[in-house]
Amino acid sequence: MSDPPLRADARRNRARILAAAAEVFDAHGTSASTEEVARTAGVAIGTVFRHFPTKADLLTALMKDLQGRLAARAAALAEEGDGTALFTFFAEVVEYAAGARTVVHLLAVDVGVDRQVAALGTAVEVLLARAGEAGTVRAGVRADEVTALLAAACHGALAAGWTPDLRHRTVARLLDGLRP
Amino acid sequence: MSDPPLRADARRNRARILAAAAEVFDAHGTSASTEEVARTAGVAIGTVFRHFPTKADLLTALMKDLQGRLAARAAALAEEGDGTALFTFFAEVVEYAAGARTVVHLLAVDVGVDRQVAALGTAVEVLLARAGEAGTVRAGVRADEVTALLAAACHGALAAGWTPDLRHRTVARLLDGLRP
DNA sequence: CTAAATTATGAGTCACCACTCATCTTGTCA
DNA sequence: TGACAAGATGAGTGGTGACTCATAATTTAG
Repeated sequence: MSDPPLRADARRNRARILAAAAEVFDAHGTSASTEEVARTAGVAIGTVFRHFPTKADLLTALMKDLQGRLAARAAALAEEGDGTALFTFFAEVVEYAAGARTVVHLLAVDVGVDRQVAALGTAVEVLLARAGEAGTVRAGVRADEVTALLAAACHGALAAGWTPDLRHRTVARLLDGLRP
Repeated sequence: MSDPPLRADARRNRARILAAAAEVFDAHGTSASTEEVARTAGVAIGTVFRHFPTKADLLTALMKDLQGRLAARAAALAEEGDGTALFTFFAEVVEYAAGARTVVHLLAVDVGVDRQVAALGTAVEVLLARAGEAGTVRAGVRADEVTALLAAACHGALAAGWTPDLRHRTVARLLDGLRP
């Protein structure tokens, strides 16, 4: 049930590996090799596989972290919340995704979507409800549509090489479709 | 300058390979192996590489074909053209992309984008101009934004597993952002 | 400080894939 | 039809990447 506590060096290495994985996968995509993660972390390849028996396990750990940060940001925005929080969140995520390829991995099917996108979806639902109360969003817009648009924008911004300018204009157009 | 004409069997095999490649890459993405293409075409692997010295060459041939068909469809729609041709084209491409992974490859950076997306971009420009004349599109919308939205929608529809229903609603929202 | 247990190391294994080439087959043309 | 060139074949090559495991190095408890 409870795991024996990690040795000091093991804790340190685990943290290093996660940081390196975020850096490498953000830069080169999730197809980057595990060996490059190990090299970046300053650790032997075996150590990576001791902590994360599978590359997928490593990815999952990263995704959990990322999804937690996104949900927290959404919650914070909902707190301050005038009706524009949804739009702010949307734009921020796309902006972040433009420089971090892991985000689209979170929004894609391959990862354990069920939980992860569900949780992100909840965040979007809350923001959408706030916007609905404030009347800043068109009637009839559903949360899954917003999440879908968010995923599309992130994928597009990364896969096709949008310039910052094009990215901003495109997101603006996209959000226009949600306004009354 | 001019190539000596192909032998009969060579012509037949070339056609089979292209058809098989379209089928395989549409179904499993461009990362599917060349050997599977050969198997599907009923041809030895060496034959594939005789016709297309590189996997990239095979992809390029497919992309040229696809891009030609899309441009032709856009032209046909512009012909009939009331102001809704742009919207029809947009929806059709996304619908097609939902079942054919090669489309997003065409819209992504990796392929020789410069030419290809440029040609697709031209088609979009024409349709956008028609829509502008008819007043069915919001003022200030630029062609590159429409192309970007199209790419985003195609990527999203494929990468995140949108249901047909969600896909239709999402595209509708997206197009709403373009209307006056 | 020492022993036992945990962790780190990195060369090696296995599978996959793009691509090659010596050899065999088939189409073409006189 | 016969002969030659164009094309087809598929086992083989080289390279990469996920993952393993025997051995070495650290940590920690007593």
